[in-house]
Amino acid sequence: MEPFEELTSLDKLVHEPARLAIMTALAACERADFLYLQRITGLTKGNLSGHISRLEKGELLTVEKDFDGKIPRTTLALTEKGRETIVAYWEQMERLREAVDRWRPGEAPA
Amino acid sequence: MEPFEELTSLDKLVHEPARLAIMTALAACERADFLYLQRITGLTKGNLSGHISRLEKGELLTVEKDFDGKIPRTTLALTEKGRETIVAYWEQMERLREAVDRWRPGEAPA
DNA sequence: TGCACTGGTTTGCAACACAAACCAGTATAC
DNA sequence: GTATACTGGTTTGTGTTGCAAACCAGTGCA
Repeated sequence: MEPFEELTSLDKLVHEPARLAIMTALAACERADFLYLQRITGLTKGNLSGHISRLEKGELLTVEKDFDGKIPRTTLALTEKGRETIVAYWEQMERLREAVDRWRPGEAPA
Repeated sequence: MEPFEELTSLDKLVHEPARLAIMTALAACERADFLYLQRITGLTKGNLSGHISRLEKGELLTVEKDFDGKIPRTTLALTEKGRETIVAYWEQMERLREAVDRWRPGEAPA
């Protein structure tokens, strides 16, 4: 498959910028709470909440709600599948970048 | 700015997989006709046409319609701005990948 | 005079990203 | 004790988007 065709078929669940930021941050943090994640990604609460729901539905992360004394706290962490997915994503991007650099037209381009 | 915040603010016009493929292919080809581009990206005609329109509106590529004998042909090429944009995009991704690898939490993450 | 092919564009629709509005609970002020 | 404001999120509304199917104009050929 041409590298360009692989680009068009990137996993959109992970590729979307906000979710890419969330997944990547969680890969670096192991676990993080909702508000910390909001700070480092710069997303609004509503936006972050929505993306978390989508990632949870895709089984890429888990949501754990508990209390720190009396204040509620939501802690996020990648699932095993989530970790594999985000690692694979970055490896794929790196691989594609190199493949594209090496690529030469196979048939008359114009 | 945290690298994650930079991820959330990626330029969506370029980041979208189909357009990323188109731009990246054109960066490698200099110029290409519509159908060649369709083959190497695997996009449907309608889809490709739509994305080309958006990129043209964003002044990232030019559309040139001429005839090869009697058959019409549409030739695409990046503008100077387009070339700078796609090169910058891949550099930014590479830079972010490295930044994320080096990143350590600044405040209590959870 | 049909029929199929080339080279695309337009249309219609479901999915999505986003922020504003909302909500429940807690601490603080008066 | 009762407003007020903050914390920690979720739900709702809406404009935008990605996508493929349908469409269209011109050409070859039988």
